[in-house]
Amino acid sequence: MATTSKTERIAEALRTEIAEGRIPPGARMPSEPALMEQYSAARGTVREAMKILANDGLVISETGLGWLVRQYNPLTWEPGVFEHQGRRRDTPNNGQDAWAADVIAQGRTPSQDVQVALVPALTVVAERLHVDPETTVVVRRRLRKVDGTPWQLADSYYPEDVAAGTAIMEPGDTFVPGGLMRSAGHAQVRFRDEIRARPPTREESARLQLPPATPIDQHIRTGYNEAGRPVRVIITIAPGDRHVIVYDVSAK
Amino acid sequence: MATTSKTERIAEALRTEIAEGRIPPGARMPSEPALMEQYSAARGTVREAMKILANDGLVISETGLGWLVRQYNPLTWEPGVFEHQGRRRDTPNNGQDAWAADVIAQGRTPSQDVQVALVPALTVVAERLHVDPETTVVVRRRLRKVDGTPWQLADSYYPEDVAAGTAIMEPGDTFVPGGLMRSAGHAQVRFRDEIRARPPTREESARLQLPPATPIDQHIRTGYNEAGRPVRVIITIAPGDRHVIVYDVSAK
DNA sequence: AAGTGGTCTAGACCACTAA
DNA sequence: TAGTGGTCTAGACCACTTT
Repeated sequence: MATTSKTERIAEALRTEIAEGRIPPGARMPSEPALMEQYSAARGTVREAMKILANDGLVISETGLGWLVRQYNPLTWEPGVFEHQGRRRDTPNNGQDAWAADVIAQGRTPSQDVQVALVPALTVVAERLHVDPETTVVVRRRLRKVDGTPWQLADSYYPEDVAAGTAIMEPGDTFVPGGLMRSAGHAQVRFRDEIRARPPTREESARLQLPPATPIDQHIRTGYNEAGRPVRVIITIAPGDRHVIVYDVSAK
Repeated sequence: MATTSKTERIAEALRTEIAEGRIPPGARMPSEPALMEQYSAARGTVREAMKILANDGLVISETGLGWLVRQYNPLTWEPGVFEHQGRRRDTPNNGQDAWAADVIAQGRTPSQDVQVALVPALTVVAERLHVDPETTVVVRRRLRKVDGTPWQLADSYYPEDVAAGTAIMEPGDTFVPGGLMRSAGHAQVRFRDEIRARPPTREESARLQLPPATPIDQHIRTGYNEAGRPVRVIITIAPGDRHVIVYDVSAK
């Protein structure tokens, strides 16, 4: 027998209403007092049910307004190799990087804040760059926005000797034709990408202004030069409600 | 000023204890009555704080036992093209498919339940196979397990004419050297992979026995034959607490 | 001003796990 | 049997949004 608590029954009934489109995306759910009346339940029980739906990503609450049915409009993001050659297959890029060109091609407006810093390497970075933990590395932190709203975090980590004295160290939204790495004499010939879904940390949630219960994809790209040395690690935090990550793989 | 409700303050204090290792993975959190005493809070408030931690994937409750600090042991999953040629780079495969060989290489024991059915195409499948919605397609549903515990769902969809009369239609854990598709005369030369993080549906959560607040990666692979026709769509549900998806990308 | 959700308290009864 | 979390109730005060 399935566990059918009153909470579960209320959640299930509302889930059905949403799934069958009787309460369309963007619309308001019945108010809590209305649901208490309808299901003869205490307020805590009704709220419990709403929180289940919120955790399933179906609804979100706006204080003073009510519970709203969530809607999703993810953009595609194709982390192909072209991005790291400073160009892109189909679209010309006039002073933007590959990500920005990609967003423009989908009819949206990109922007990004860039900060550069010297920091001790975290374990996850140190392992991939083959340096000791706590070794000083250069990080370029980017907060990327689409139409003015936060979209993804992309932090690039470089060994100090790779970045020193190059355009990598310049803050702001630098664009270097041919690519930052190529201009620094460290063209990458191979990448290893690792992707994992997890809940966001508090900080990620705040910086990306995520609604509650929005999972993120952590995308880690390690780039290697001709000599097989790892010269860059990019950690991208891509919220699931605004990203579809795409790979085009050829068997040739 | 940050919103510092009592609930948030309790959650933050406990989060710190976990982060700094004072309560190690697998260990029990203080009991609810103990926390009520420590923070002079009602039980509801303490439970609210614990649910925040649970949604962040930090703790999980076991009835009658207490709240435990969660731990993660993800396996890597590399959806390379070799898998679809019925072979794999480094490992020999003696009667197993690429996924099973991959798991064995990581020192674990794979198994899978396979079911074959004829079903009307869902929108997501119909769009990618270039058929009308509701057209009948063949689906091979696989529940893959590692060491006996559910690991991922992998459902493969084929146009009826592609699958008819081939080994694809055989239920059970069929292994065909050279690959099911190749043997059916539909070798794939290109793949398009789409990845998106989202909360699991009720059904996915149940089939995979997921702890609460475990996000999943939905991995959709569309395979094309030499003529450019889509001949297979695989939808894989990969729980974030047990998967790292890996791509090896060459710039050559 | 009226209606919405956010937070907090106090108490009750239940099912499950352990000793 | 004692201790744990799971569920449910009833009531209170607050901040925020809309009319």
